[in-house]
Amino acid sequence: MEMTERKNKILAAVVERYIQTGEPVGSKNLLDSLGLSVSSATVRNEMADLIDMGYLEQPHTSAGRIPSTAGYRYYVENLMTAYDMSPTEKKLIDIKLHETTGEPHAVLERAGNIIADISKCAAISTTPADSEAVIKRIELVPIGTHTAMVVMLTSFGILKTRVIRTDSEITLDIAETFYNIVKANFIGKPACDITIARIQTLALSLGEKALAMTPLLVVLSDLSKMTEKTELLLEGQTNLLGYKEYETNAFELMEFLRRSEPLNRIFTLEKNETGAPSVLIGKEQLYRELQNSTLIFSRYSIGGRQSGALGVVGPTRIDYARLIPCIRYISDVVGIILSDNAED
Amino acid sequence: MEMTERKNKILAAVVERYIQTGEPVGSKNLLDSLGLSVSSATVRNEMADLIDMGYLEQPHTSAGRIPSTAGYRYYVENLMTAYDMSPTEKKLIDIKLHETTGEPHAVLERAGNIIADISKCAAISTTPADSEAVIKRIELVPIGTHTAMVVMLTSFGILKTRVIRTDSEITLDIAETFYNIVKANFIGKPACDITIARIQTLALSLGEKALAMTPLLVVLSDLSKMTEKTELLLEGQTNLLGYKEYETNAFELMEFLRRSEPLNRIFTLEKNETGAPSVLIGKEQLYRELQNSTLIFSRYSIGGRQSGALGVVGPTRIDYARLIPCIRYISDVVGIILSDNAED
DNA sequence: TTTTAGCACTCAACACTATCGAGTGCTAAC
DNA sequence: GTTAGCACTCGATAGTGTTGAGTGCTAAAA
Repeated sequence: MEMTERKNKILAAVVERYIQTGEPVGSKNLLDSLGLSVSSATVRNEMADLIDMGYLEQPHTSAGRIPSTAGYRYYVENLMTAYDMSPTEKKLIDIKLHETTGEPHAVLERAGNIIADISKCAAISTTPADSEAVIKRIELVPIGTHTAMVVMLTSFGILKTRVIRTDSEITLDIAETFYNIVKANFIGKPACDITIARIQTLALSLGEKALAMTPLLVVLSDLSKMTEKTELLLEGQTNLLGYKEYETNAFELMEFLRRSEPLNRIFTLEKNETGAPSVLIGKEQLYRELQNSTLIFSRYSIGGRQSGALGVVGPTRIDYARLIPCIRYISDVVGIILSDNAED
Repeated sequence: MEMTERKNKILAAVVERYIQTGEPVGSKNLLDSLGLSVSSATVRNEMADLIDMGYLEQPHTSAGRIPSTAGYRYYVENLMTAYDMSPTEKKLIDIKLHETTGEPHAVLERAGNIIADISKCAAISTTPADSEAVIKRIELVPIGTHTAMVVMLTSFGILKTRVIRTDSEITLDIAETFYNIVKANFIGKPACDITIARIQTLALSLGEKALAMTPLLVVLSDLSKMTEKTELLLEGQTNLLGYKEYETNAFELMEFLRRSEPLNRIFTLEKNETGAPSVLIGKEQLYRELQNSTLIFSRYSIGGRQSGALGVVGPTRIDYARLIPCIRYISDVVGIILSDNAED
C-alpha cells in the first residue's frame, strides 16, 4: 500500500495530537484538527490502512490510535515541519550559555538546564573527552610547603587540575626537576602515554629524588586518565515524573540514565555526518530501558572535531518538531563556546 | 497521663515495626514482636492511651496505629538504642572516603553516595563556605599568551580556580604587577573585601595598565564571591521513588530539595552544640514540602569550625537508630579529611 | 484496680456487576 | 470512493456485597 497525501495528513495529525494530549486519538476527535472535509468513517478507513502499514497502533479495540515507533519515524523524516526558532529565542539561549565561565562542565550544565526547561524532559550530556589528546602544557603551582596544584592542559583545551599533598617538601629544586622531566617526556606527547609503567621506569632513573617525584608523576597519570574519561551530566530528571508513561517505571529509567557506559555507547555508536541531531525512537533502541522513550542528541564539535554529546530523553511522544532544531542549535553554540575556550 | 515502662515498650515496638513495614501496626500483630505476655486487648488499651498522649495516630478507625511526629520524637530521644557501627563498617566508609582527591566537592559527593547507599534515601550535603574566609594565597598560572588560570586559596583550605582569556597579552610585566597588587591589597585580608567597587578604585590608580589588569581583578572578585557561596549536592534522589509515601508527590519533594536556599536556611538555623546530628521530624519542620519527611543532618567541622553540612532525607519512618550514628560518623570523617586538606 | 475474653462495629480492599460513552468495523446506499 | 447508520467493543466509573484486620466497649476474672 502506498502513502497518499491524505494518509500523510492524517498520520501527521494523529502524531501531533497525541504528542499534545497523550490520549489515543479517535476519528471524530481528529476531524476538528484536520483540514479535510471528509467524514469520520473515511478517516477510520484511512487509519485502518495506517495500522496495516505499521504506522499506527491500537491499545485496544474500542480506543483511538497512537503512533507506533515506525509512525514517529515516518513523521520525523517526512511529515514534520521543524519549528523555526525565533531570533529572540536563540539570543536568550546564547546569553544563558555565555554567562558561564566557558569551562566544559559549567557550559554543559547550563545547557542541560536550558534543555530541561524547554523540553520539560530530562537533559543528558557528556563532557568532552579525547583518547588522542596531546599534552600541551603542565604546570606545578605551589600552594604550601607540602601542597601543590598540578595543572594539565591538552590539545582539546581540556584543563584538569589536582591538588596534591606530599610527604617531602616541594622545593624549588623539586619543581625544576619536575619541569625538566615533563618537558623531556610528556609535552607534545599523547596523554595516554603517561602510564604507571612509564612512571615506574622514569622513577628508576631519578635516584634519590624518586621519592619526592613519584607522587607528582602519579598525579599526572591520573590527570591524563581523566582527560580520556567523559563525565555524564543529567538535568531535569524529575521532569519525567510528570508523564503518565513513566508513572510506574520512572525509577528504572532514571537508574539507567545514571549509568554512563550505555549512554556513552549510544553516543559513540551513532554515526551521523549530517550535523543534524540523532533521533532514536522507542523500540528502535538497543536498550530495553529506553524502548518506551525517545532520545534526541547531537555530538558537539570542539575545533571541528566531534567530542561530547548533549541531548534530551523523554517519552516517545516528545515534541520532535520543537526539540530537534533546539538541540541542534544548543549543540552548535556549545561547540562554539568550547572551541573558543580550547583555543589559546 | 504518665509514660509507664510498658507504654515505652509498646511505643518502641510500634515505631520499629512501622519503620520496617510501612504498614499500620495492629494490636495482635504487635504481640509477636513484643516481649510481653499480655493480651491484645491490653495492648489496645495502652495504644488508646498513647493516642491520647499524642504519640500515635490512626489513619482510620479500623486500621492499626502509626507513630505521630511526637511519637517519633519521643522514640528518638528516649527509647531508641542507637545502632553500633561495627569496626568493619567504619573501616569501609573510611576507605571509600579516602579514595577521593580530598577536595570538598569530591569528598562530599562520595559521602553522598555512601549515605544514599546505606539509607536507601536521598543524601544532601553542602560544600564548605565561609563568609569570614581570609585570603591566603593567589596565583596566576599562564596557560597561553592570552589565557591564564587564577587560583585563590582561603583560610579554610577552599581552593577556587578560574580560567580567563584576556584581550591584551599576559606578559611577565602584567603578571608581576598582578602579584604586587594582590600582595599589597588582598593577601591576609577577608575574601569579602574584594568587591567590584574596590577594584574600580584600584583600577584608577593603575594608569595604562588598568585595561589589562581589570579583567584579572574582576575574576578575583568572582572567586571570592564563590568562597562565600556553598553548593548543594544531592545523591540518590531516585531512591525516594521506592517509598509509597512519595508515590504521589515525589516531584514536589525533589523540586524542593534542588533549591539550595531553604536547605541552607535549615542547616544554618539549627543550633546544635552537642556534635550529634540534628533530627528534624515530619511536622516539626518549617517547610510544608518536608512535613512528611525526616531530615537527619550534621554540620561537619573544618579546623574545629562548623562549615558545611551533610545528611539524609527520607520518609518519617526512616531508620533512625541506624542512620543517626551513621551520619555522625561520616560527618566526623569528612571533617577530618577536609581539615587535613585545608592544612598547609 | 488491672487484665482479659467476647462481641459488635468500622472501614479499606477486593471482586463483581451494571452503565456509559468514545471509538470501532462493517455494510449498504449514495 | 465516500458516507450514514448501526451493532459492537472495552476502558472507565460507579455502585454493591463480602472479607478480614483491627477497633472500642463491656462485663467478668484475676
